[in-house]
Amino acid sequence: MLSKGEGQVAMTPSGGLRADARRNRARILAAAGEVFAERGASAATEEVARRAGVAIGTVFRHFPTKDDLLRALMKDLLERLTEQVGRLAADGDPATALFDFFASLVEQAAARKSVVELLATAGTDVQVTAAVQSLRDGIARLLTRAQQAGAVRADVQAGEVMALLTSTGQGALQGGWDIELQARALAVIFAGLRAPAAAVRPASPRA
Amino acid sequence: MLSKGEGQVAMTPSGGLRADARRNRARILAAAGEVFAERGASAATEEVARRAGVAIGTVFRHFPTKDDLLRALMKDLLERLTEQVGRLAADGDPATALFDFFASLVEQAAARKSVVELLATAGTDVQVTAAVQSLRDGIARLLTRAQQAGAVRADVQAGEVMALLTSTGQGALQGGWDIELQARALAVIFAGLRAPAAAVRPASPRA
Amino acid sequence: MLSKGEGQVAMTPSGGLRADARRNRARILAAAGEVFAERGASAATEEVARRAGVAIGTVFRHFPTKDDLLRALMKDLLERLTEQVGRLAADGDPATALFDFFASLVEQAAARKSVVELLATAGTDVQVTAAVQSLRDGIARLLTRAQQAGAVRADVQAGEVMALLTSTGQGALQGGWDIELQARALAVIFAGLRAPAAAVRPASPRA
Amino acid sequence: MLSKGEGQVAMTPSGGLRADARRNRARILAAAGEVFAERGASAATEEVARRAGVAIGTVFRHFPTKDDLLRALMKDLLERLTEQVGRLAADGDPATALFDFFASLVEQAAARKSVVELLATAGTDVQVTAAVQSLRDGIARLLTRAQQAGAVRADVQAGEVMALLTSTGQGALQGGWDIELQARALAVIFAGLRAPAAAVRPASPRA
DNA sequence: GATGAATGAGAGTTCATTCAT
DNA sequence: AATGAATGAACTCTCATTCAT
Repeated sequence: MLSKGEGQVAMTPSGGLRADARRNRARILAAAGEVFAERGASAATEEVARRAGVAIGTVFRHFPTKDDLLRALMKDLLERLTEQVGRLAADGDPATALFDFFASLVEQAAARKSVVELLATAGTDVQVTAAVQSLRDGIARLLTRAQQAGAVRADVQAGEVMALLTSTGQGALQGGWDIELQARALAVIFAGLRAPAAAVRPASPRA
Repeated sequence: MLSKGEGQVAMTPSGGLRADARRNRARILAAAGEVFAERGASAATEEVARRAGVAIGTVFRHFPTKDDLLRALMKDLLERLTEQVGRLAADGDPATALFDFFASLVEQAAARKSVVELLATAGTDVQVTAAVQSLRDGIARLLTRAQQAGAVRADVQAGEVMALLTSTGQGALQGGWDIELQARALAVIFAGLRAPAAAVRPASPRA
Repeated sequence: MLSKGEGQVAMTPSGGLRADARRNRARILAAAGEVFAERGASAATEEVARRAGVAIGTVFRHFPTKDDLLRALMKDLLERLTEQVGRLAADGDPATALFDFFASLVEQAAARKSVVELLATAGTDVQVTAAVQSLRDGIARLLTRAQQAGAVRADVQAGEVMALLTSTGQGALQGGWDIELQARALAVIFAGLRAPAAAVRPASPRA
Repeated sequence: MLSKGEGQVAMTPSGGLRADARRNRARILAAAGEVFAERGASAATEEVARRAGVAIGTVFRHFPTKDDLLRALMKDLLERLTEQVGRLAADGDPATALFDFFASLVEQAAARKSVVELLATAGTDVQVTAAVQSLRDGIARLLTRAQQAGAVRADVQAGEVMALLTSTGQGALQGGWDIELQARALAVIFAGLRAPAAAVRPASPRA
């Protein structure tokens, strides 16, 4: 899944397209979102076409490869998340914005099946990498503000926040966490972000 | 992957089998471990056969379904982990055993590709469910002891420990965490387990 | 390729067309010539459109079927060849004109990929059949004159000249004959045309 | 068609295969011969499977790629031709063997559709190249003997004999030559091989 | 019991052709 | 008339599973 960087996106995602083409592109992305959410990334492209109400050829005209479709979906998702992060950085309470975002992502993941399955495969494609970077930047900003507000301890870095974010999302998704489990797991992580640096040994290679 | 509960394992895993049959079963499991670790659960069963040095028919005689093979692999893994937990509960330092185990799992996950991909899909099959339960029990024991030693705060439950365990493992795996990132992410979680209960709102449904 | 006779050419090739339409028709034919020459008759029609600088719909408006396009191309080619034959019949040296034409065709074939691939599929379409007939007539004239000049022996007929012409062209094309091989192969055929009728058995059905 | 050299033939064509596998392989090759003969190389592989009375998967197990099937077919054909040449070189009349073989090939080509379509695409694959070389060697031997018998003039080389052979075969095939046309065309070529070297200009680049 | 060839449903992808804009 | 998006049949290839040897 999500191999190489070939296949280039052949068209401006929302640029000079005919009205119907743009409509179809959106429909396909929406359908793909649903389908891959329900059935995982291995769902058939034909199902996406059916759900979008177009013929299979149309899907392939817009996304020459299944990979391209997956990539576009991921880019879309990342952009939406980045936007959300941006809003929180502007309006949100510095002390809670990071936690709110974290919680919201886990919640989404528990509902949709591929959100994080996709997030986890970043680094494949230029456009996607850029989108991931944007998200990471936004999160870094949330983090800094939370640290300035004293809500997160100073030595936490954006890297581990991202890492915990994606893995918790992934876990919520595949484990089918109920809302209470979500809350409890997040409580641990939030406490960990907030607590004064505990002197914990890193992974001890034996055990 | 790992669907339904059909296909029940058809033979006593180690019961009345001819010597060569038992040897083949072990070989296949080992090969499957490697192959699925390298290529993920979508790897071809034929590759497993090749790696095990048997014909494809032999694989299917032992595991009537690919799902059965995957389940058996999972059961195997869970048993090994449970054993490890048992040893830690007996010999380990109450204050650190839980952390050690957590760290060790994340580490394994970063190396092998399906360990947690499998763990995350628990709940499918009677035998597997039982194995999961054993592991959960072991972890609960580690947890209790850590709490008694004052290393983990009192209101943490085994559920979220398991949840964080699998999701962090999964994340380490798919995200390709380097050793430093592993350490930093674990530090957050460990701090969270140890810290006095922070007053954190659970997932706020909007955001 | 070049099936049936359906799809009849729907428009007067150069009749009452708007200026831009006529220009497009010419462009498309030129592009088709290049594309099919490079990639063979199985090249995609869309590539022809791209090369011609028009949209795919325009190609199909001018040539309702890919076959029609191929046929039109063939007719064009045959007309050009017929013209060439006509010039040779008027101005050329009776003793060498036939050989010159033969050589020139083989040469062209070695360079362009579909010239003879097309020639060889004659007989499909009224208009094309007519064009083939014209060419055959021209060649017959060259032949007669060569025979009168004593350069070709008397019992050779136009049929086998055409046949050798197309097959040698085809061969030169697909075999990638270099210029020396072309010369040697032609030398054999030319000698055969010129030689006094050898008493050769026709194809003996066994071997 | 017939691209690259990948796809390697994965199994000894007639070596250590199970009886049924060997039988199927032969059946598939035979069916492929017929199908491609009738419909050309662009015929569907599924039709080959149907004609051979096996499932499509079986075809792909024996020939992992359509190209592999085509290549195998070609190798087969070349081997049969080489054998025929060998027999003629041993038993045949030196003065007529070359002509007989030439005639026999043209005749076969007129009947089967892909014989020469394939021959013409030689040079693609190691195994095939070797087979072509064998055929060329056999023909060279026929040629030498014919020259020694005084039936072919001395300066003719094997290269142009092969070239004329394939192109005439191709032509007979695609042109649908009737038996009389075959005889007449061959008569020209045979006379050309036999005649004292005529002083013919090679292809004159204008005309 | 082991072997490995056969099966056949399905997946991704291409492309001639149609038709709304 | 031109455009170019949509269509959908067809094609090659994969792989879990069955079954004759």
